[in-house]
Amino acid sequence: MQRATGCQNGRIAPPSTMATAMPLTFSIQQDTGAGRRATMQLPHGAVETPVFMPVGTAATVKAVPQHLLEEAGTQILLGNTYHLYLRPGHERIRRLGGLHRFMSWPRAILTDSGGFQVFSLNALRTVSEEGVRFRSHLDGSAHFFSPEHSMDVQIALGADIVMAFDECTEYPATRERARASLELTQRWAVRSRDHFLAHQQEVPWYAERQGQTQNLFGIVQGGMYADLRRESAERLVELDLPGYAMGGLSVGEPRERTREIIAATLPLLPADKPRYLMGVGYPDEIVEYAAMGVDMMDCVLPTRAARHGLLFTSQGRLNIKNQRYAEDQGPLDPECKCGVCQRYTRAYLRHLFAAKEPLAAVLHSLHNLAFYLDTMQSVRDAMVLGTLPELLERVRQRQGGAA
RNA sequence: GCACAGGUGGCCGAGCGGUUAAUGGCAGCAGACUGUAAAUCUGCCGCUCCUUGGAGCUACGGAGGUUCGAAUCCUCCCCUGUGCA
Repeated sequence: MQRATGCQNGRIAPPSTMATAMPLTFSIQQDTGAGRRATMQLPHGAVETPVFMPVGTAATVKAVPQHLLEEAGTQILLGNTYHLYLRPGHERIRRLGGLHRFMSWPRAILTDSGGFQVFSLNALRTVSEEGVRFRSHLDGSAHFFSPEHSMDVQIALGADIVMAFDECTEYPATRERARASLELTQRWAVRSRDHFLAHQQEVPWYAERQGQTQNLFGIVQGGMYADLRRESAERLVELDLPGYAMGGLSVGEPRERTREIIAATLPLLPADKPRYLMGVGYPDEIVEYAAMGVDMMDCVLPTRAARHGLLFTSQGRLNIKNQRYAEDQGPLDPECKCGVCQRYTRAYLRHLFAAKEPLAAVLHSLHNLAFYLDTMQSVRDAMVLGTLPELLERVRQRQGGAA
């Protein structure tokens, strides 16, 4: 992987002992004023942004093998700290050379910190200043996650980008609750950074990639309160991290609120660093947010929906289990170039789903992922051509109804 | 032929005098899914009619009977399984 010669604006202020640390570079190719195109250079390769990142929680994007992910154009994958810590264990992954080698994924990886589990494992955890006590969803055993521990696990996994340990604020949340949550997330971000900087040379590939390091991103919280979001962003930016994320969105709030919070937060994040919107969204959403200036997004939706029979197409959403497709010999999406659409009929895909054949999950996930990845590619292309507004309009219209 | 055991809504299978259009499961139909406790979850699922709610009709192998009231009890018949002839 060649290194881009772009600016070093993502550099972390290095502690005295870490003068050689070399984090990501983020080279902006084009800023349209409404969305921008850039190349993000990471230890495991370059990523063209805006980018959609498939979620591979347990060292696998459910139902899709790595070679097909590459073929579909995946540039960077997500992994999850909490899940990999529980199974197979981060120390085991470290002994096996890190997550990239373990799962045979040569391209970039980002690991989430476990912060989302603070939110979703609601019934199985207790939050304190020190960290979060979890009960394993696998066997009920007790575990403790602190910012420091999350960093240790993420360093052992060795992703290119690691996330600060945060508390994903629930919705709805009162102003007091959102403030307390933001404050905790901020204190945890400082602890995450300090621990990360002190241990970043322990990453499994440190020796073979001389001087390159992982990149710690901070996460903005603040619930649905624009001023709290502002405060969270401003204080987080003081930590001078190589990238920033917006968390706690798409947790049940109306779409308009999501849009407002993104619009209010984006301008406060450094323009020369990647901005990551966590856990989003539907096809029209990812286009819209990219057009607002978001560089990175991830979402389980394409893969989860695929496993449940919901397919995203250029004509809108399509529920493959519907009776109407039982003898439909057409392709899933006539405009899609993916291998699934090139080869199989809707009738066949419906049959696989109805018969509960595992291949249904494979083919459906592959298509939905290809659709998302292609959608992002078309966003990048539209920026070059200056046709992003038209693309956005088209996507908005088509994602409303059924195919 | 005799003796047991059975015949319940598309299928399997509860119920064994009223609160039963009849528990469950499957199949079927539709919906949901946004930093993955998710190959998960939700709704509908005899027929007809009116607006939610309801009204009417038809239903537990068949025909009779007992009872205020039967899928549930009795009689006969038909059918299935197992055992004995």
